[in-house]
Amino acid sequence: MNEEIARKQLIDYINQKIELTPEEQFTVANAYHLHQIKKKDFFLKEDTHCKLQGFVVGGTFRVFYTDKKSLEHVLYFAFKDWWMGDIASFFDDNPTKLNAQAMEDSWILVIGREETEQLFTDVPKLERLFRIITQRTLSVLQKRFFLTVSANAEERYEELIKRHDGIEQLVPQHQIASYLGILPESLSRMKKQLMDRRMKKN
Amino acid sequence: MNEEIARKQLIDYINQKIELTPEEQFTVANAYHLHQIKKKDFFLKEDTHCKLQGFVVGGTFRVFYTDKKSLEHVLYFAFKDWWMGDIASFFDDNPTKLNAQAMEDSWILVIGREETEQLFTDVPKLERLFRIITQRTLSVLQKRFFLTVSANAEERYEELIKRHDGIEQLVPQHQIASYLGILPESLSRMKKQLMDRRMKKN
DNA sequence: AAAAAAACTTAACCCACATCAAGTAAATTT
DNA sequence: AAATTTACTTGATGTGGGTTAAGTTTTTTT
Repeated sequence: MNEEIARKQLIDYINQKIELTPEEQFTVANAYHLHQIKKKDFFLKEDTHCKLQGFVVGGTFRVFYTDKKSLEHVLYFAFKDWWMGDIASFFDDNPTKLNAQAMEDSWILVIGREETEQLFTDVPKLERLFRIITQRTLSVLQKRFFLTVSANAEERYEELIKRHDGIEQLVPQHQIASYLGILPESLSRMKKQLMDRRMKKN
Repeated sequence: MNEEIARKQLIDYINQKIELTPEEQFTVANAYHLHQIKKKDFFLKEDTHCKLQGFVVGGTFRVFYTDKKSLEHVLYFAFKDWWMGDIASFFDDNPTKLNAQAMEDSWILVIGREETEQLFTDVPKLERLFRIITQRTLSVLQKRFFLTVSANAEERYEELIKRHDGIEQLVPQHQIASYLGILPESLSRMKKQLMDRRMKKN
């Protein structure tokens, strides 16, 4: 992976959403810099001021929050072509409460807060793109919130599998439990029950 | 309440966030139309295609979702100077799953989907404003999600009271329960326990 | 390849909140 | 102001998933 290829990937992604002139493409591409994040290293670390936003070029991240009892809660997994970052901390001025840890050696295109503001000034069309991306994200989180409040763990598990088939091959089970908002023990028990029920039916 | 005063209120709100020329202010103001929503009537109704976004000029709304078991879950309460609407349904093309019901006679400035797109074209600065508003909303929802996943009902209740003191005078208790993600019976019992504990201490 | 660490499983017990049921109180409607 | 509806309370009982405490299996490190 090199920076040039990574930037091309970003521009390809953006071209799917809005039209940019070649000059604008150039400006955007050069605002981002490629970072490699080794397995288990962090892109975001809670209580720091790292005001970065990232576009995942390759690899996998888990984005999570640590509560008062030191339990981790996965907000989402980020794969290729996903955006990552803590908006709250990025645009306001408080340290982040989010962690983003690489689950394998990964590459991301990174941009800082100041450069983002400059980029929005240079290429105003991006305001629109990021408005739409944020609205999508908000809409997805709203759905997730309602599912968490109105469905039990089993229903949430089946929804996850349905929506993201193959995730069990990509992500260890205890982190799926964390995403679902239950303990690993509970997910293990639940899967056994599901198996047992399927056995009896056949 | 009349349309002129309502529009002035909207422009005052927008002027706090970004700078608009008098012409732009005029364009924005005239894109919105004043609606009165009588107590118990709906601004958004689930399974309809009403692609409206609203700015609450006066009154109170509860924005909620109905689950498979016909239980209602309050997403938020909207007061004066709040935005309301279902982004997912507004920008994509599916019927909304949200309801927004007036809790007293209320007034909102309303704009449709097409007019919004036109407005963004006429006044591109608004892209930025709405990007920022959406980011704020996302950040608030993220916090709420983590609280729901990591704190018990009592902690969530105390957080709500702390963050929105006086809400118990504005909103009936069973709807606060719905916001907290518990049943009215549970909230009633919880408040009794809190009282009892306070009595013992003194 | 051995040792250590991390991931997963299973089981017994527990608790926060749901469910069900029956009331009282307050607000709306007539 | 009486009737009706809606909101709130209280109690008995149930349960999904948490807690604790063992295991076993897999992966990573040395």
